Amino acid sequence: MRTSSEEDYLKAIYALSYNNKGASTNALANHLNMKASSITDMLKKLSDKGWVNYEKYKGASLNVNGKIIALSIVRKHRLWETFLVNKLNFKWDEVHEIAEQLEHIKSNELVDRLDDFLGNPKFDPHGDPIPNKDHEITDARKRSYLSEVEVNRDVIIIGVKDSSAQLLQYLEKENMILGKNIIVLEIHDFDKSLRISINGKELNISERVAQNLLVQTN
Amino acid sequence: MRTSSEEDYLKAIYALSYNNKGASTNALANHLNMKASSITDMLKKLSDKGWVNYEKYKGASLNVNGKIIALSIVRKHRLWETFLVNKLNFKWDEVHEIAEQLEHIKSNELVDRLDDFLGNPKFDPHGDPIPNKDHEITDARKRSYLSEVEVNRDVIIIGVKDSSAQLLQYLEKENMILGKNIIVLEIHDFDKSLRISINGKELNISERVAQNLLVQTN
DNA sequence: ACTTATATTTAGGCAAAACTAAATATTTTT
DNA sequence: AAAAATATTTAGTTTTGCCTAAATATAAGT
Repeated sequence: MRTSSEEDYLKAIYALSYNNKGASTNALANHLNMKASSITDMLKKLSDKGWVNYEKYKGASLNVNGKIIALSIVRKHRLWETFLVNKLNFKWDEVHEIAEQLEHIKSNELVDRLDDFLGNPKFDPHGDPIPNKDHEITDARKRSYLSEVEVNRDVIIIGVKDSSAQLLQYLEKENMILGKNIIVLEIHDFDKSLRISINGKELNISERVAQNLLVQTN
Repeated sequence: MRTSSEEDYLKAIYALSYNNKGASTNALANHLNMKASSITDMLKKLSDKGWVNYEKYKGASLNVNGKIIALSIVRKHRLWETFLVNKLNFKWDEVHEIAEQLEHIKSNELVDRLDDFLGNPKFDPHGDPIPNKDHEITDARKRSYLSEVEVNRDVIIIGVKDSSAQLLQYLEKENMILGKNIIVLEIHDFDKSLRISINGKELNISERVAQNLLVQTN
């Protein structure tokens, strides 16, 4: 058995682990809004429980068991977000906090039935892939950030990188919502801002926004 | 703010309070599977927080604020049970434990949207009334236990008193499910067991079962 | 390489929510 | 009404998960 707190740590290590590298104590402390000493304590515990590889002063990484748990939490989080948006009509900037609570509900049966109820979605409302029952992420879509797309490409909005309320509200206001088509008309050299076509209108957006907008390119 | 644990206590006091009487320390300990000393500790705390009237050696009762909280937990519990049964196709004997977890999720918006999504149900799958947004229980149905129904009455199953898995599985096996019609054919004097008609067949059930079967009589 | 800066760990502490064991109240029985 | 039984409270512990402050290790700058 495991606590919600332990699950939060495993998820955080997963989130901070790029290309087989683990997560440092400080990075985790920052991510979880805790003090570094608390992280050290918990990493020892998670290591004892057999979920995490931890060596003093060298940060932590998930082992096979830890990764399975992390992926099952991510799966639950993204399924619940999908439920909240698709069934209860929440907006995508409103669901994160609630999903943070729901992801800790314990019942495999519940998760699998929810998955079926939602039609076994492959992506959540932010465009992030949902791991399947076997903890596999199959991200078939060609994804990139809008800032990396060349002129004249036609893409579809599938998510955001930074899911802050500010950004999501900005996108909402401009009606840049999930599934919308975007054509990149021009990239301004001096500030890398973009002129795009969306909803039949032309619009200028900053590089910053483009860097956070996840699009499907195929 | 309040903890899940505090909510459990408030709900327990609510459940054990009949006709304006409060709940005793031991009754609460029994109900919550805890030691009496733990109850005493928490009752002091809940009293300090202004939710409970507590006097040494005299048990505890909910005050207005405490009752509102308890009813909002009950509301959440019953709405989630309804969701699990009506939308995710769980059976009624499978949902209690999951709902115990879900009832602690914090978001008024979520509860109200869930309520709407379910079509603002007035009763949960066990036949218990669901408090509305304003913490009011409007139990319009004439309800009684099957053991109290006279011969020849035609009633509808709307719930159970004891929602133990054993009972629910027995009912399931006999196909005595929610919404089914029952006619009381005979009440045997010697043991108060009943001969009833259900599903076009005749069946004998014990007084014990009849005492736990909630029916609508009008 | 040495000093400074930063990162991490250790040690000790605190609050929540449970526990056990002992003390005290209340209730019931005789 | 006293004794016995039961209920409740008090006092002191434990575990979890966080904290602060101090110590130590690693990394960076000159």
